[in-house]
Formats: sequence, C-alpha cells, structure tokens
Amino acid sequence: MGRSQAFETDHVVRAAREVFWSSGYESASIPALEAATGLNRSSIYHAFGSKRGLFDAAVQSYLDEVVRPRLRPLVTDDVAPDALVGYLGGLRAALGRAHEIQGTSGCLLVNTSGAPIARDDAVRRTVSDYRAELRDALRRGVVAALPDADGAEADRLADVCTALVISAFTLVRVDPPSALHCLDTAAALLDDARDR
Amino acid sequence: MGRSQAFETDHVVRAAREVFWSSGYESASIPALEAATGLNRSSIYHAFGSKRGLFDAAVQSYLDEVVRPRLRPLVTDDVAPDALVGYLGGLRAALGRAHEIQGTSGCLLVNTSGAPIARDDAVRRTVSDYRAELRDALRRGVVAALPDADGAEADRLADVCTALVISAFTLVRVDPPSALHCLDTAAALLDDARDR
DNA sequence: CCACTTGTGCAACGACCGGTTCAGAATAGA
DNA sequence: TCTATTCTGAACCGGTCGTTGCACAAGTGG
Repeated sequence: MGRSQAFETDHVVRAAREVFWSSGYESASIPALEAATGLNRSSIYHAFGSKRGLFDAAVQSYLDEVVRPRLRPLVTDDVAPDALVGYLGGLRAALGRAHEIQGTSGCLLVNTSGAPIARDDAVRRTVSDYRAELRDALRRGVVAALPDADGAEADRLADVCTALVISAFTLVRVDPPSALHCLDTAAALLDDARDR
Repeated sequence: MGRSQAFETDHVVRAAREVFWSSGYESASIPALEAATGLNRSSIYHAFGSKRGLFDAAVQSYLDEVVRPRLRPLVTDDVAPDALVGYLGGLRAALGRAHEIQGTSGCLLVNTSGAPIARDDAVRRTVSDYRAELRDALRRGVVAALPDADGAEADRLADVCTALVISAFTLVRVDPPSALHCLDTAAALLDDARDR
C-alpha cells in the first residue's frame, strides 16, 4: 500500500550519471542533479539517501549499462578471434563521437580516479575492480585472437592494451587525436603479434 | 621604492601547487590556499590576479620543478642507454612513496585532465603539450636503449611506454600495485625488445 | 469508503565557498 | 618626510552543500 513512485528509477539514475560523468562528483551540484533528473531535492534524498548514494547508483548503472555491454563479447564462453579488435573499434567510434558531443566524454571511473572522492576507500575499490575486470576481458580477447600465444605473452599484451585503453580515456578530453592513436596502437600491436 | 614583497613567490607557488595537486582545481578552496601559502586572500589576488592565475603559475612550477627535472636525462645531447630504465625506476620509487605520503599523488596534469577545468582550451593545450613532451622524451630514451631499432619500432615503443606511464599516474591513487605494475611492464618491454 | 502509507513540493537551515573589492595600515626607498 | 608600493582585515553578492521539516497529494489494502 502507499503511494507509488512517480519516476522511473532507471531514468533518474541515468540522468544523474550523465551529470556526474561530465562534471565529476564534487562539481555536480544538487540543482544540476535536480534539473537533470526532474526530481525534487527531497525526492532525491528520499530515494537515494544522499548525494553520495545517488553517485553510487550512477556508478553501478555505468558499469551495468555502459562498461559491461561493451565488454560482453569478450567474456562469453567462446570469444571470437576478432572480438578484441571489435571492442577497440567500438571504443574508437564512441570516443570519436564523444568529441563532438562534449560532456560525457572519457570514462566516468577514470575521471573519478583523479578526483578528491577517490580518497574514499569504497570508491577506490570500485575503480580498482573495474580495472581488473577490464584487464581480464582484454586478456580473454588476446587469447582468442592469438591462440598460439603462451600465458606470459597474453598477460603482457593484456597489460599493455589495458594501459592504452585507460590512457585513451584519460586523453580524450584534452587531446582526442592522441586518444584515438592509443586505441590504434593497441590494434596494431595485436596485428604484429599475430604476424609473428 | 614602496614596500617590498614579504613572501618568496616560489615558495608560495610551490605551496599552492601541493594544494591543487591533492585537491584538484575546483576543490582547492581559497581558504585552503591561504593556509598553505601563508598569504592573505587579497595578497593572492594582488600577486596572481585570480585563483586561475595562481593555478597557472602552479602548473608551470610543476612542469619546471617536477616533470622536467625527471625527464632531463632523456633530453640531453647524448642520452645514456639506461636512461629510460632509470626514469622508470625513479618514477616507480616516487609513486611508491606517494602511496605513503597521501595527498600529492599521481600527476597534477593527469588528474586535471578528467576535471571540469579541462574544458578550458588553454588547460587542454597545456596537458596535451605535456603529453607530447613526455612522449618525445621517452622516445629518445627508447632510441638510446635500442640503437638498432628502426623508427617505426621506436615510435611504437614510445607510444606504449607513454600509455603505461599515464596509466600508472591514473591508477596510483586507487590501486598503487597496478600502477607500479604498469611501470614494470614498460621496463620489461624494453628488455624484450633488446633481446630480440 | 476511508485510514494508512508513501511520495512530492516548497521552503528553509547553517555553514561554507568563489571571486572580488575596498579602505586603511605598514614599510621601503628617494 | 613623503610617496609609492605592499600587506591586512573585512566585507560584498550570489551561490552551493547537505540536510531536514512539514504540509499536501496520491495511491493501496482492508
């Protein structure tokens, strides 16, 4: 019983996500979150407890709706040989688009890692887990692309690809061409390794 | 004639640099800058014109006193073969220390690149130039370490090392072991390339 | 139909910040 | 001494944070 919620929680969280993504946690003002979500101040607090609660929900939504869908082809039971190249290409297109549509560019979590909120242990763990998840997925892609590679070589390639992807996220806001070049480098490395 | 400045500009800028480094531009409050520099609000405005002016001075100081000294061995006339390895080792030690001494960890400019102030064109250019300077220096180190490598190979290694270094800066705040692993990977890549 | 539960809107709170400006005190050299 | 420069303390306006209180609207189960 009782009145039912008038808003779609998912929509609200998505809208808040955009704000956090483009402004960062600290600079995301409550009025901005109100405007983006269409919710009133007190409804936000009622539903999420605090600004931080809304942020946590936004991060989860980012992982579930942005990060993981993109990684899915890399974590299925049998990964296609060209899955990693596909991932890099998709990311390239996304970063290229983000250049035009300014605002939500780069990666919410990479942006967060340099912000003051990254001092919070829970946030640190979230970002660190995200990196691990990314690296594991990329490693699976490497193994699928290079079935003859040994474990150490796959590890190394996965590490390098992860760094290139993270760098691309870091750079896309200040120097988009360099960011894209990072992704191209990753693809080229894969090619080289296949040839050899 | 007239009263003379009672503070050492360099000291003040260094103190402000620490604040911006650990809090980011947006979250560095004027009171915090006052406390760190020992200057009065109005003295800051008198000397630097604005919060932004102080930030710009802090960034210059960061480049001149933190970044470039570390890169110097890589940009001399004849670079030692082990200069790049030395750079990576030095950085490793610095990032390890930064883990204990929390606050100024990572890289001021990498942290800045994900913050709202990175929307400013001048800031974007500064960060982008910094990346280029870093890459050029690393490339010189690669060439010195691998005199037999051709240009394309040096380019590729320089790109990858740059990404690994930037990733290390990004990660050190949230996951120091992974950050150090990035630097180790760069050193290992260099070793591999030498053997081959 | 009505009581009860829950969501919503509006307003306000105290404390802080940004970014700046101003008048006035202090200090140096001519 | 006087003049130029600097330093200091205080104040300004408009804004934000993060939260809470309260009255009202709107559904739900009995």
